[in-house]
Amino acid sequence: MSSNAKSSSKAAKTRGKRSNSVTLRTVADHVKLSPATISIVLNRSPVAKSIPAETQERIFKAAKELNYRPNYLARSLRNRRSMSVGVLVPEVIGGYAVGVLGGLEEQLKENEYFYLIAAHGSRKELLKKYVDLLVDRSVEGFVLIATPIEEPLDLPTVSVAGHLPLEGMTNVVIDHHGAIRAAMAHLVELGHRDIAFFKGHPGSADTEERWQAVCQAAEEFDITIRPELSPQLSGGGGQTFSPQQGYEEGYAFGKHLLDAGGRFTALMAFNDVSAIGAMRAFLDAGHKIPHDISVVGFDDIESAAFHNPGLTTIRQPLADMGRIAGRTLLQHLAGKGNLEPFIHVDPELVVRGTTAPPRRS
Amino acid sequence: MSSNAKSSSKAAKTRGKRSNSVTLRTVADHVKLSPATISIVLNRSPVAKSIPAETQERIFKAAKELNYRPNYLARSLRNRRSMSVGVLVPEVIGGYAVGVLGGLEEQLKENEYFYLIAAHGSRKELLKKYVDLLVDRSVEGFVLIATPIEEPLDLPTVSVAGHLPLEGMTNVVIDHHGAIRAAMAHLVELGHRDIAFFKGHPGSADTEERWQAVCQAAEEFDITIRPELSPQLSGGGGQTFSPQQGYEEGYAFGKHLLDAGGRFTALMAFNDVSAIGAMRAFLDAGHKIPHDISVVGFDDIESAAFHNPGLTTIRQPLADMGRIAGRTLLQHLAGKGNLEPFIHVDPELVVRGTTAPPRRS
DNA sequence: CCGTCCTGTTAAATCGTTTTAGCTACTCTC
DNA sequence: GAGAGTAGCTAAAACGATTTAACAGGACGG
Repeated sequence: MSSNAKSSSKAAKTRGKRSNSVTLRTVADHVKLSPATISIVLNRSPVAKSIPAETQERIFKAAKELNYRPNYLARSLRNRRSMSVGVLVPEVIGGYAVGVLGGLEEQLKENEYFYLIAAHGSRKELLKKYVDLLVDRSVEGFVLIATPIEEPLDLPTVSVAGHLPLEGMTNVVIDHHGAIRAAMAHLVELGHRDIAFFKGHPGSADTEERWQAVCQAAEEFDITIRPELSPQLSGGGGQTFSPQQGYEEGYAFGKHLLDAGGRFTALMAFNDVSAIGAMRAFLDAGHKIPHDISVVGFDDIESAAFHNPGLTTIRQPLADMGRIAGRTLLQHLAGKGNLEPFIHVDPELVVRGTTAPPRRS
Repeated sequence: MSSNAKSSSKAAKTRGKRSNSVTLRTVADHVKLSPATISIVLNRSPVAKSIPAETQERIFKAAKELNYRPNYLARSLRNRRSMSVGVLVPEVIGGYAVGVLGGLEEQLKENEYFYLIAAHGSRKELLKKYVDLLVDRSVEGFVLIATPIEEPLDLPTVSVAGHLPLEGMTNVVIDHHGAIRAAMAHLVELGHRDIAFFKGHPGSADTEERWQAVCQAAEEFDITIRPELSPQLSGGGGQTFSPQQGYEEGYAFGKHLLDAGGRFTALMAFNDVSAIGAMRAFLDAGHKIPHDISVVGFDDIESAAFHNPGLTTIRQPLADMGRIAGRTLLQHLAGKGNLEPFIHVDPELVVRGTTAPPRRS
């Protein structure tokens, strides 16, 4: 153990020149065969079947002894496979993208793929530029996270959340209808009839679909949607929009709801961040949550469970969505699997402390 | 506009074969010169000075017209520069790493570098494996985020936060002493004398240094540190430790402080997550924050400002730290700048709603 | 004994760049 | 008019892998 550590630390010191420089040639010379043979054997190419097992053994052993590691660049150049995909996100920070990245990374890693990530800050010209940069880097495909584009890219693409479906790419989407239905059922079951809503910001495709889901569920449960209790978030109007601003907008709109004077016993927010902002407004105005007003969020961000009280919300399985995006893209790349335009994942209602029966009036 | 869109959408359909396949050769043939000349001119190599301006013009124009884009793999193979660095993080999720990534990305992008990221889940054998994998990918250097390693890697390395300094690499660290001093000065100024502390989990190097800072500041301000009011977080004991568990541990220790019965009017937590957990415990027990107990966190995570009340905390400039890490690593790679073992960044006390003068008893 | 078919292996082309050494055709210089 | 110098360009060798066509040598059938 200690001798091991020593030797490897010595190796580290020896590094002087950067290159390990054990090439295919090195191995070939070592076993007195040609690089071609080595390559064939090491890659288990079908041609290798005519090479006697004993020789193959020798080759594998030599490769291991010399610690041969194929040069990624050379191999990719020749094979025209970079084993990498590009990921486009609005911002690296912000919870949503990161949740997806976790799952994506896991999935890609299993298949020896890596990803290159570029944050475009929702600016069109940057987005275009980064697409080109990534294509130049020979990525084999793209994963878009909450990134709307206008026309298909020239490479296989899987899009996760937040933009209009486009032909030629797979879209991973959640079942907004099911989610909203479950949340509304929960509220109705508790006895709520007067519900306020935050509608999402324009530009995100989730907004439209989720709002339709709200309308449909409302009809189903015979709930009246009152416009004065259903403001639409602005989301910064396409500009870079930090989570902080999201909280603040929720706060402002929460206040607004109270001031409007309409009677409501529950709020279904577009997302957790606006829900949390609104909660602050309600609390500041002296209302008790959940007894005076129940609140339901959407997303289940990390801190959702630890606000006071814990936020009842609809969990988006972000990591799963990332995993699915990864898997699907890899399938495209492998030529397997026909490109479905949509893949649905199931959200889940997580009931915590912000929902309760309304106070009898 | 519309014709533009049309033509490019046509291009997308034409893609049949993956390759754009405008190579150096293509350009060379087009202007009836050799690839060598094109390369020299396009790269503004010093040798190009003997090539007449008029010819150079022709070449540049042809390259633009044909939309020539150099093949990254071929170029990197030849130049032995991959223009990428490896990033090692415990988990992609969790706020801390992501904050740093944002700044890092920005800095690298400016220099046409990308990064490959690998999450090792704090498992040693995985860490080792991913280092190898990234080296195989020809990364030119490493950025470690909150990732302790035992001996220097064979490539230039910059480490951000959370591990023991190691010779041969640059460590980006915050000034714990200044930060803690400022926070404690704030509390003392408000009138607090009885302060509880959460000590960080063992294993993180931040723990030791921050604790020393606490001791030193306490001495300076003549504050007594009472062991029964200074529990040490466990942090999952080196296992994967989700933020959720962090909150819960804070909650448990908050309760514990109350039960212990020692008198204290303020808590300085090791980080925001544990602070928020403790706040919940205090609130649940009927205490008012900040009037009964003041709370100071550390980190300034995204949601810190929007808890109720907003958390007073010490902001780590994570994005800056990422930027610095990126810049420093690139300097190493360019051979400029001598490798300093430490770079200090300044944390900043952010006063919000969880600190106030103690209630007169 | 000749053609055919294996078996085991390799030379050489290829991927698309960059770089070095050198070539041609001038112009100067003495 | 020979030698030197320059301007303008290119051939060819890298970089390190993969793959295809082919070759040597033996077996075997007719």
